[in-house]
Amino acid sequence: MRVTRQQKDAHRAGLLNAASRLMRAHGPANVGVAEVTAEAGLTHGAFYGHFASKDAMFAEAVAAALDGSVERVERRGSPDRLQKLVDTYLRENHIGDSGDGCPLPAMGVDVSRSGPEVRQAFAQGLQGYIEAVADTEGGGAITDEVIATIAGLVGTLVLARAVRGVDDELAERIVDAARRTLPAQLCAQRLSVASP
Amino acid sequence: MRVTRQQKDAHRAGLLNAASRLMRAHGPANVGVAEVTAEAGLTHGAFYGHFASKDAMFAEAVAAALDGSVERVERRGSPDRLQKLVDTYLRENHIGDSGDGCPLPAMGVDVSRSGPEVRQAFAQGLQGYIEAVADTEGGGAITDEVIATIAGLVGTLVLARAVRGVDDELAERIVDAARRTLPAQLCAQRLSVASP
DNA sequence: TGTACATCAGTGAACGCGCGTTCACTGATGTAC
DNA sequence: TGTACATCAGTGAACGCGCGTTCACTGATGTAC
Repeated sequence: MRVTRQQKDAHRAGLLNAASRLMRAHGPANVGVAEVTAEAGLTHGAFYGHFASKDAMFAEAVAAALDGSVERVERRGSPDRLQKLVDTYLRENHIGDSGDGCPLPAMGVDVSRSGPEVRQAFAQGLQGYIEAVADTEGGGAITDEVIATIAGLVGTLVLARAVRGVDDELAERIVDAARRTLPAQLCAQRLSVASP
Repeated sequence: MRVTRQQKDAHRAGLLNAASRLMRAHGPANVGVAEVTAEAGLTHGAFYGHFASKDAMFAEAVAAALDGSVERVERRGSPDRLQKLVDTYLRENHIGDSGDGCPLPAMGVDVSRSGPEVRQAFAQGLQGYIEAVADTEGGGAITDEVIATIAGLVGTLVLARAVRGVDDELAERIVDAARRTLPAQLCAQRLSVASP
C-alpha cells in the first residue's frame, strides 16, 4: 500500500486541512482521529505515520489555519484602511459554520485549554496575523486600534455564533454593533485623563 | 442515605456551581460527570437524581453562570459610565484561571457547538446581561456602544488567554489595547458616510 | 532500460481506558397514626 | 410526643461504547545493479 512521495505529502496536507476545518467547527475535543482521517480519505491507522499524537496535530492545524489567515489578509492587497478589514472579516466569517472561518474565534478558547505546543503555535500565528493586518491595512504600525479591532471582531463572532438559531435577531444586532463601532478608536475620555 | 430536603437543594446548587466553574475552565467536553460530582462532594450515581443528562446540566450551568454575572453587574451600583465596566471587567476577569470569570468568553464557543437548550439558555442570559449593563452603566439604552464594548471585552479575553504563558507580553499588549480603546465609540468615518 | 529486492505508507484488528448512563441496594428522612 | 412504615437521595458496581494508540501485515514504490 505504499504511495508516491508526493501522495504522502498530499495526504499529510489533506489531514491538516481536514483537522483544521473539523476542529474549528466542533472543537478538538469533539473531533476524533478516525473522523479526521476518514475526511481525508484514509483510515485511522495512517494517522500516526504523519503525526506523533492528536495533540501534536492540533498544534500543526492551528499553525496552518493561522498561516492561511495571514495569506488571505496579504492577498487582499493594500487597501490601507483598517475599516476594510472589518468589512471583509464580517462578510467572510459567516455566523454559521465556523469551519471555514477565521481560526481566532473558532479555536482561541480551545487553545487556551491546551498545552504549550498548541499555545506556542497560536501565539506565533497571532503575532503574524497582527503584523499582516498592520502592514496591509493599518498603515504599518501595530497600534492599539489594530489589536483592539481584531479583538472586537473575535468577540463579535463568538457571541453572535453562540446565539445563532435561537435568537437570530440578537446575533444580527451584535454584528451590526461591530459594523458601526469598528475599527476601534482610542478612547477620548481616557486620553484626556492620560494627557490633561 | 436519604438526606434533608434542604441538603438535597444544597447538593444541587453545589453540582451546578462545580459544573459552572469546571466547564468554564476546561470546557464541557473535557469535564466528566464524575469530576463534577466529586467536586461537589458526591458520587457519580447521584448525578441523575438532579439532572436528566450531562447536556441538560450544562444548559443549567450556563444559565446560572450568566445569572451570576448579571447580579454582579447590578450589585456594583450605578456608576452610570460604561467605562466603569471596562475597568472592573478587565480587573476581575484575570487572564489566567477562567473558572471564576465571566462566562461569555469562557463558554461562548462551547455554547455555539451545543444543542438548542444550551443556546437558548445562553441567549436569554446574554440578553439579560446586556440589559443589566445598559441599565446600570450605559444610561439605560441598549446602544451599539454597550454591545460592542461587551464584544470587545470578550474577544480581548479570548485572545489574551490563548497566548498566556507562552507570550505574556502579547497577552498584556492585547489587554492594554482594550483598556485604551474601550468603551467602543461609533465609528466617525462610517457616520459621515451614513449621514453626509 | 530491465530486473530483484529493500523500503515504507497505508490497512484494519486489537488494546486498554475513561466516558455517560443504569440500576439494585442502603439507610436516613418524612409521614401517618 | 412516640412509634412503624413508606419514601427516596445517595452509593457503587456494572453496562456498552467510542476514544487514542499500537502493531503485524500488505503491496506498491524507490533503488541498486
